[in-house]
Amino acid sequence: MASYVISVRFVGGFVFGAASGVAALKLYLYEEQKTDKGSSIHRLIERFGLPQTGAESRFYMNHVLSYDQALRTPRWVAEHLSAHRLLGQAQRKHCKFKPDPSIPELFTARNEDYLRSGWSRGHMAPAGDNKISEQAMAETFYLSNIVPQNYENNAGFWNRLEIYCRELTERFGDVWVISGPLLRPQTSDNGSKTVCYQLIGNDDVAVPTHLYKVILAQKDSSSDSLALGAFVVPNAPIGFDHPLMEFQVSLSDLERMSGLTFFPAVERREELKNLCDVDSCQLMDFKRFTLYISGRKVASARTLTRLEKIMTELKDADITPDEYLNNLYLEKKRELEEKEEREKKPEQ
DNA sequence: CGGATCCATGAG
DNA sequence: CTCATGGATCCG
Repeated sequence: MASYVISVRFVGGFVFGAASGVAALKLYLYEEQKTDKGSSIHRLIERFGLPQTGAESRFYMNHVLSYDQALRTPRWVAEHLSAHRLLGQAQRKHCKFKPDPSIPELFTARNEDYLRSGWSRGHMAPAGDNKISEQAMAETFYLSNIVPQNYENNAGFWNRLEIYCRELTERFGDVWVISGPLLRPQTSDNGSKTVCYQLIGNDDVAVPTHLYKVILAQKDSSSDSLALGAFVVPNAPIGFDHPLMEFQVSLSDLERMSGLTFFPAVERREELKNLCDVDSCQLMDFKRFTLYISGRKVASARTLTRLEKIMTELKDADITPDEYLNNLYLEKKRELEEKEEREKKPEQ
């Protein structure tokens, strides 16, 4: 039922995009056309239409994206974060990766392209930003929102960057994030540059060399002061010894790399503050991150043996649980003891 | 029997 | 949180 609403909205956007493209060309040709209404180029447009890129903006419940039909990945994915939007009970275990039904069959990526490819399916708009709605979260699992991502990067550095974006909502009323893939060139000894990237699966999904993220943050709606940070991260494992700021680039550098103009409605860009001047730009360190991950594992444990194993591994890593994790653990332990006791006596 | 799907397990 | 994988299960 909800997907019906979405598809109608999408079709509306598509029609609008195509119509505005034709309008722009007509405008461009206008001076010449004034004297020649029936010119051959005009007749060509009318009769056969112009090539379409499929790059128009696609709107989903909690994110917007532009798709690259040649690479089978998004070009950019935009989302809005705020504290209350991050609350909710939506669970990713109810979600499945699947082709985006709004992408033409010829240009879509499929799960088989990724499976056993050596690359993981990395969200651009993260599932964890959509706990407010099952439907919104489910839509982030469309492969239009996914790029082939190095596994360690996805679960590690990129994950921590996404968590940092969520933490920003504790200090900023509104946070806008745009994420996407990049195909960056390598420079050889003689100075020539070459772009090289892998294609995976029968659908030739392009594996990006890098991922970018642009973060725009506003303290509150009464102030017009904006802070922006742009980051370019290699699609490879990145350890805890690399701080986020190592990957910061200027907005114009990222725009030159990506061919995109971000936040075009923001005038007076020179007045944008550097996010890393007004905020820490510090990702979780190893200890805090491990505690956080353990908390998530404890919460999802299904058996007592699994639960104990999580805590043992934490001790073996020489990390002492904090109060939050201990309470989480004790609560889960009681829950599982009760559950396993119940299952022991199914006859009664 | 092949294929789709669900579920439990495990790793960073 | 971020994921993958293998086995059980179900179905045409």
